[in-house]
Amino acid sequence: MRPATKSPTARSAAKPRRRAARVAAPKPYHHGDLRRVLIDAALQLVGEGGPDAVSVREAARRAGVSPGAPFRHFPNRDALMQAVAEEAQRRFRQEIEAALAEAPAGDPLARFRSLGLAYLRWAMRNPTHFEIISSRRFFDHDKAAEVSRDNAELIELTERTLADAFAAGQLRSADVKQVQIAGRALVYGFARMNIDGHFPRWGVGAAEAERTAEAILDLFIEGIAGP
Amino acid sequence: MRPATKSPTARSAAKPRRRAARVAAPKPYHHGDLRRVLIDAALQLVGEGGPDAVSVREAARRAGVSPGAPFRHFPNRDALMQAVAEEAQRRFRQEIEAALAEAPAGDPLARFRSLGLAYLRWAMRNPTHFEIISSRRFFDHDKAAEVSRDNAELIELTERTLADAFAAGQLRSADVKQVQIAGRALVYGFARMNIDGHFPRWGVGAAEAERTAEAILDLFIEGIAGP
DNA sequence: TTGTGAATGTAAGCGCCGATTACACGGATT
DNA sequence: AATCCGTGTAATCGGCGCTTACATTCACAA
Repeated sequence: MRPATKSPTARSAAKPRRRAARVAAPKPYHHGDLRRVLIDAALQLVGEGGPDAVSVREAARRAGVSPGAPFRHFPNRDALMQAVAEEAQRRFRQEIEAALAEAPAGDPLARFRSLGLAYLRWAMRNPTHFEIISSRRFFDHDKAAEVSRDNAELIELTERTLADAFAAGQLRSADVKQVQIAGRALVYGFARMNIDGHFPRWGVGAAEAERTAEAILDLFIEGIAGP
Repeated sequence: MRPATKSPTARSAAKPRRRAARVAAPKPYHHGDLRRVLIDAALQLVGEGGPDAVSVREAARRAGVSPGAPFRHFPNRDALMQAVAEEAQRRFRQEIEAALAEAPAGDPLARFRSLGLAYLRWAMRNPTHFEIISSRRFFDHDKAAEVSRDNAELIELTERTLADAFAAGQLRSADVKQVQIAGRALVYGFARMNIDGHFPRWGVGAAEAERTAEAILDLFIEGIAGP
């Protein structure tokens, strides 16, 4: 949207590689894996300036191809954003599962805490990437099967953990579904407040943010824990 | 391609003209109150398609004015969005205060509940307008003094109410600040989950949404309430 | 009443964007 | 070796935010 930085795009003269075929091929007509490179460029753009900062043209520029080239791989900008979201979601899920693998197996509520903490930590450390997977503004979840499935599984995992906690007598309320929604709202709300600039105080040194995140998560868990 | 002057925009505020005898002045060179009309048009656009759907040109089109005209009143698009956000914030705050005026004066925790409920209800019923005041994406809170002040006052009001609740022995935790942040995260999270499409089931009939909102608010309040 | 400057509109145009179309190249299949 | 088709380029379109030059009208003072 914003006037992007001009880039001279220093394109060396495209030469048919008849000679010097081995050393630094100047510019092959066919890009190696343009799709992958475009996603990476877009991911980088998201990281730099948020989802709005992604433009197909800029991604193409960074990939060193013409502005029309990306449309061979993505029918439109939204499709590119979707692919970016899928990549981000994959990383997010990986982090969550890694944290859960280290959590104590016998204590469901502690597992729930680990889950929430991993969620919050990733969201604090990757705010722009979290943003892109969190909202339907930037892509259609219905059409992004992978993101949708990942998300649904994560939600189900949360609910199962809470159900286990209730079965173990660790929850006060029997309405696991509502506890789950409240928990999601809490962590999602905190993550988005961070993204949306509701915590102006902690700028870059996100240590305090993570500490506060942990504190409110514990507050919530104390609130739902049985007597 | 200018569409041959739209309808004369039926100006409500009658302005004394030299020759009143002339009926239906075709198109006055000076618009009555273009600034106001642009804000209304933008508000309508926000309501129709969210903040991204607002374009200065479209607002100008709806106001029946040339594409450059708005820039006499707003230096750029963000400034228009800022004015829109201020209007939305004004309405939001009005709703909150009206609800609080009806809440029982002697029961701080009940007042906190009323506050949260009014917040959630307005957010459910005006999702796009809530969206625009909630995120810094669409305008800079630092430069929107009114929104910022309103918001700060609302936060302070929340914290005061919780402090009263603690003083009355209604809270379990002494850390009012953290309870306040957690509460904000909860309602904000729920509101944004609604906006961001995390509740696909309730589409338009928002009755269930409001019921769920109330339920999780009560769950939270039970959690923070003293024994 | 009339002259004049400020306020506020129009017209035209810049560069960037997403997207489409016609065409060029070259790797893979035969 | 001929050919097909996946994948790139080039050119172009309309929409956008925004700026500049110019036109019109209002408000106020002489």
